[in-house]
Amino acid sequence: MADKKHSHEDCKKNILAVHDAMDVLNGKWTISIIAVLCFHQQRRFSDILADVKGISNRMLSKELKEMEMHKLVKRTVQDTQPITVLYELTEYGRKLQSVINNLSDWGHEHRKKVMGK
Amino acid sequence: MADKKHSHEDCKKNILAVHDAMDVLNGKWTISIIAVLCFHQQRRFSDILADVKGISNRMLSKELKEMEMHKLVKRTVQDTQPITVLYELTEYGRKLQSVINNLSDWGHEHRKKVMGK
DNA sequence: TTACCTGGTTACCTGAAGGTAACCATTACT
DNA sequence: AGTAATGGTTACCTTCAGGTAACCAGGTAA
Repeated sequence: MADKKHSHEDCKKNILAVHDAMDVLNGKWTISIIAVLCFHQQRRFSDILADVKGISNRMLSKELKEMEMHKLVKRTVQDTQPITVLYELTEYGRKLQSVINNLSDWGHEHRKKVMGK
Repeated sequence: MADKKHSHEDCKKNILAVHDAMDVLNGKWTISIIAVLCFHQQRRFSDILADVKGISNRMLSKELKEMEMHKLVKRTVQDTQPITVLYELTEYGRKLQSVINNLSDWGHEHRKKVMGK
């Protein structure tokens, strides 16, 4: 990785790869949820519900299930008084770390540009 | 940028930043179009139409307009025989380069994992 | 004058993504 | 018996993003 070549074939492959990535990362909330799990390594259902502004428990449940299917997150049930469920990124999901960091940096700049100025 | 701090406040800010970024980058085709413009610096309308598999001219037109409004892309009309229109990323849009590269890398891995194995 | 190329626009319609809100199972406290 | 907290599920409904397909306008050229 790192160095991008510039043959026509490589362009196509890269464009396709981005498309493939977005197939998994679509959905209104997916990226935001991954971001939450990037910045807090472990997080409970109700925590994520609070972190991601505007999401409903229904949608959070749905998205987490789908992300679990895609092997992006791991679900762990803890046998506490009222049951608690921990979500965390899998090793695979953690590879999106740099995507999220870059998005975060860009988002900060974007916010400055839109709000400030 | 680069080093992420870990106070509660910073988490919130980062999560918010990612959310802000996604506000602009939502839409089924946005990221794919940006990818095309990352990998070919300049591209005509009909080229992008061919590069992004499945998109219709209507949607491409809409998305490009929106991206222009958001100052992500620049539109240049060339006074050729049948008119040609060039699209390219603005300096601002080019800052998404690393996001796209990371997504491309991840997409390649993802494809291997899903297809291969 | 018919047809083709460009880069779109317009009207119309549909499906699925997502919202709302009520409900559920378990345990525990009072 | 009632209530609270956990982490969901279910049913129902609505919106709008996006698809399809036809059309447009300027220029070319046979």
